[in-house]
Amino acid sequence: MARVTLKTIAEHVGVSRMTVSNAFSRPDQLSEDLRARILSAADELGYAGPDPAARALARGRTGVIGMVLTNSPRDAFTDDVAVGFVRAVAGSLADAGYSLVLLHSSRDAGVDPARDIAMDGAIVYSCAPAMSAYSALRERRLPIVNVEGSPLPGVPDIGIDNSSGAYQAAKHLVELGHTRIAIVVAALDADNRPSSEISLDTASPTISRRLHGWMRALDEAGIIPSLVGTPRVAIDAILQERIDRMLDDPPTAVLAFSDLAALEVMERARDRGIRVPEQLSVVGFDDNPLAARVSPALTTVRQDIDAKGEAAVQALLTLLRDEEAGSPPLLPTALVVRASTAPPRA
Amino acid sequence: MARVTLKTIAEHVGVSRMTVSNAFSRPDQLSEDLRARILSAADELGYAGPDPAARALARGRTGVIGMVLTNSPRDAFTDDVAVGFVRAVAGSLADAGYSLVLLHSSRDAGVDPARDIAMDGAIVYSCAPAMSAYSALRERRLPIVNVEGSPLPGVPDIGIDNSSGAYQAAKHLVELGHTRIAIVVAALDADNRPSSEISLDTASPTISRRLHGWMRALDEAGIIPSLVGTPRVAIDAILQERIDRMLDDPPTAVLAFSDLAALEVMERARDRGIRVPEQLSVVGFDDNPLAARVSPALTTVRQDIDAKGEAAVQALLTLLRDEEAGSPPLLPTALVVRASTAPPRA
DNA sequence: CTGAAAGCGCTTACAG
DNA sequence: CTGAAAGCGCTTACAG
Repeated sequence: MARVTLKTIAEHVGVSRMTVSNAFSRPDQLSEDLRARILSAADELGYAGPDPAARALARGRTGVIGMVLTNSPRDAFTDDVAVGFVRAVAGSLADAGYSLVLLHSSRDAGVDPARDIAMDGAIVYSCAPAMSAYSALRERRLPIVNVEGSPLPGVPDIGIDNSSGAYQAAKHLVELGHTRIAIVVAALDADNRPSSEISLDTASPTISRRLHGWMRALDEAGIIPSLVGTPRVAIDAILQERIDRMLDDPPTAVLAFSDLAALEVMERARDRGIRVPEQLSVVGFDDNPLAARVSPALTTVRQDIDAKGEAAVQALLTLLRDEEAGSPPLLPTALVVRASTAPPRA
Repeated sequence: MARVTLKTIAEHVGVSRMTVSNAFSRPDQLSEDLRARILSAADELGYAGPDPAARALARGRTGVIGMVLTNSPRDAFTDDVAVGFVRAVAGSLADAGYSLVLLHSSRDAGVDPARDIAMDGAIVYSCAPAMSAYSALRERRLPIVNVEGSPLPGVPDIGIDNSSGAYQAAKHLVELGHTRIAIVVAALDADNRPSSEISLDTASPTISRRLHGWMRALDEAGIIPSLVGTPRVAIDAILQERIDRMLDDPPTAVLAFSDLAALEVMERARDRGIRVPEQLSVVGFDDNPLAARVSPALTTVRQDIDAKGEAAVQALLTLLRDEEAGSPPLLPTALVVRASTAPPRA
C-alpha cells in the first residue's frame, strides 16, 4: 500500500489537493460540510495530517527551536543550573507553540546538528563564541539568542548579574573579617596558587564574570585569594583532589563557583573534621534547591533561572517576528545568607 | 539579495545543481578538484550547506528523535529521574548522530508537537496509553519505544524491575520487624487510609508496579499498610499535607515512591522531632545522587538510569534500521541499605 | 467556497 | 566523473 498523502484523500473525496490542505490548515477556507467529509475520509484512510517535513519546506517554518549547550548533553545535564534553564526554556517555548531540540556539538559522525537540523532559531547557552555550533548557526542566518555568553555583535544577550552577585558574596566574607580566602572554580587550571601568580583567563564567560566580582571585592580589602580550579568545565577528579590539597592547610573561607562545588568543599571538610562554619566559611553560587536543604544551610547567591529562560525565549520570539530585539538589562542576583558562613575564629 | 541555494552555487560554478548537491552529500561522486571549487564558491556566497528542511523532505529523514514526557517539560524536569533519563537518551542519541526534541502535550494553541514536528521516531516516557501524543505518533506510524509505560501491542517496552525492587524494599522493613507501615505515593488519591479500603489503581504504570511489589511483601507478612498519596503525578501541597497528617500518629516505617518523597518525609519528621531511623524508618526509590548525601543517608532501591536510556535508544535504532525490536528483559533493581532504616523501638 | 499553477530546496536513481 | 528528469508532500498567492 502506497503512502497516504493529501493526494490520496483528494482523489478519494473528489476534490483538489489544496482543498484537502485547506481542510487541515485553513478551516475557514471551505464549507463545514466539505471539511467534515474530508476529515472523515482522512481518518478512514489512516492519514495523520499533513507531513511535517513537507510542511516545513513549503512554509519555511518548522516549529522547532534549537538549544546549544556548552558540551555534550550528557555533561550539561549534570549541571542543575543548566537543567533548570532547559526546563524554563522548554516551558516558555511550549507556551508559545514551539518545541525544543537539544543540539550536541558533534565531533563524531559527520553530523553537526547546528548545521543539519531544521529549526527556526536557537538559544546558545553559556558557550564560547569559538564553538563550531555557533558559527554554523550564524552562517545559516538563524535568529539566535545568546545566554550567559560573550557578547556578539547583533545577537541579543541574556544573563544574570554574575559580577555583582560575586562581589556581594566576597564582600560578605570580608565584612565577617576573613582574610585567608580561597576561590574554587572550574574551567580554569589552578592548583592552590595565589591569584596574583596566575592568569584569570577562562573559557567560561560566566566564571570569568564571577571571578571579576570576587576579585573586585577582595582587591578593595587588599586580599589576595588562592585559586583552586580544574581545566574541565565541570567538577571532576582533578578539582576534588585540589580541594583536598587546599584543606591540608585550609583558608578560613571559600568562595565556590557553584553550590555543587560548595557542597563538595563542605563534604570534604566534614570528612576531615573541619567544622563549617566555625573553622571554614563556605559561600556558593546559584541558590540550587539543595542549598537550603543541606546542613548547615548554604550561604549563596541567588539567581532566577526561570526568569532567565523566559527572557531568552521572549527575545527569540521577538526576533522570529522579524522585530529588533535588544539585550535586556542583566537579571538581578542577591546574596542569601544562611548558616555556612561566620566570622573566622580569633 | 535572494536566498542562496544549490542553484545559486551551481550557476556560479557552471555545473548542475546535483553536482553541487553531491559536493556536500556524496563527496566520492566527483573529483576533489571540482568539489574544492564548489565548496569555496559556497563559502564565498555565504551558503551554509543544504537546507535541512528540504533535505528532510527529499531524504525522508530528519535526524531528530522525539521524546514524550508525562507532562509539560516544566513538570517533567522537576523530577530527577526523568532528567537523568533525558540526559542518558540525549547522550546515546548524540553518539548515533541524532538530536532529541522535547515534545510537550499541547492543550494550548492549536499545535500538537507529536503530530506536527518532523521526526524519525520517538521515545515515550512513563505515559498512560491514553495520552493524545501517543495516538498521534501511532497514527503517523513512527517507530516508537515505550519506557516505563503500559505495554502496547507492537511497541518495544523498556523498563526497570519496579515490582521486584519494591518487594525487596518492603521485605527489608518486614525483616527489621516493622508492622506499622505507611506507603507514600503520587498519582493516587489516598489520605492516610488502610490499603484494604481503597483502590490501588493509579494512572502511573511505574507507581502501579511499585505498589504491586510493596503489597506483595507486606501481604506475605500479613501487614496492611496505610496509604498516603496525591492525585497529581508529582509531590505537591496535598501530598505534603497528608504526610504531615500521617506524622500526627506516625507509623514506624515509610515506603516512599521516590527518594524525593522520602526526603520530604524525613524533613517533616525532623521538624517534629521524630528521629530517623530510631523512631521512623524511611525507604526511598531510585537511588537519586542525593540519597547518599543526606543525613542519615537514605536506604533506597537503585536503578540504572543510564542503562535505561541506552536501552531505549538501542531499541529505537533497531526499529529505524527496519529491523524487529523486541522488548529486552526488565533492567535490574537492587536494595541499597544505608542509614535511614533500623528496627522499630521495642 | 473551490481549484490550476508555481514553487519550497533538495535527493534519488538512472544515463551517459 | 557529471547531468537531465522526476519526485519528496505540502502551501502560497491568485483566479474564478
